[in-house]
Amino acid sequence: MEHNNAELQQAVKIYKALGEPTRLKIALLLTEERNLCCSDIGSKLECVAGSTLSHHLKQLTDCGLLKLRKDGTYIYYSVNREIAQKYAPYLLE
Amino acid sequence: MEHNNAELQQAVKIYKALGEPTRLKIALLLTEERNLCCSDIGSKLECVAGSTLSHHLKQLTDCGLLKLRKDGTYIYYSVNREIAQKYAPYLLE
DNA sequence: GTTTTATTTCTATATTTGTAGAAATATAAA
DNA sequence: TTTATATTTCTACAAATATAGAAATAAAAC
Repeated sequence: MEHNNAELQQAVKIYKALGEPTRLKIALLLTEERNLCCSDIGSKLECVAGSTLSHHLKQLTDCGLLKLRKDGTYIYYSVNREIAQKYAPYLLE
Repeated sequence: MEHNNAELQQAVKIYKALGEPTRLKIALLLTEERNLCCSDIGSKLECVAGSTLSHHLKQLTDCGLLKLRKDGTYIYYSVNREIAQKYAPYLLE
């Protein structure tokens, strides 16, 4: 148990982010396919408003699970595989 | 992506269970030390009512993350290490 | 410059959730 | 049988959260 408080808080954030069906699907989608932008994801997961998607992506990014790359108006998301490996290798299966 | 719907639902349950500070602490505690009962856990994590603890333990058990063994009035909990390994090896670090 | 496209922020709302006290259940001890 | 201990269920409530529409921001295309 070398789990200090900061690490523990990050772990909570990560698991909270993954503990919601839409966000878990987003994470799985981005594990299979890198560099999808918000609207790409929106068209793959039907019935999710853009504002909702933005909210979810923020949460997944803030906890460190997703990396992003900006290109003009677009923001391309990918899974941070090191983080996924450590906290949720299930994503990578 | 061989993640069928049932497995995905279990994953959501597991991550939801771990995405809360008290429950994550319980899970970490039970990874270090096996066979603790509800009241043992209660005395290690101060300021948690028995009813609250029961609620958390149910959630951690229902998703498959904890195993239990009944002995009289006591119920001893341990982490299911296979499940932890697959979904959240961070617990085992 | 105007329009289109991509994303975020604001606002509001319905639902879920963490919490604990009280009562209930169950087993053990006296 | 009475008493004590361990845990759960019931009930209630405040706080957190998922959701989406509307407005705002930003960059690209025309």
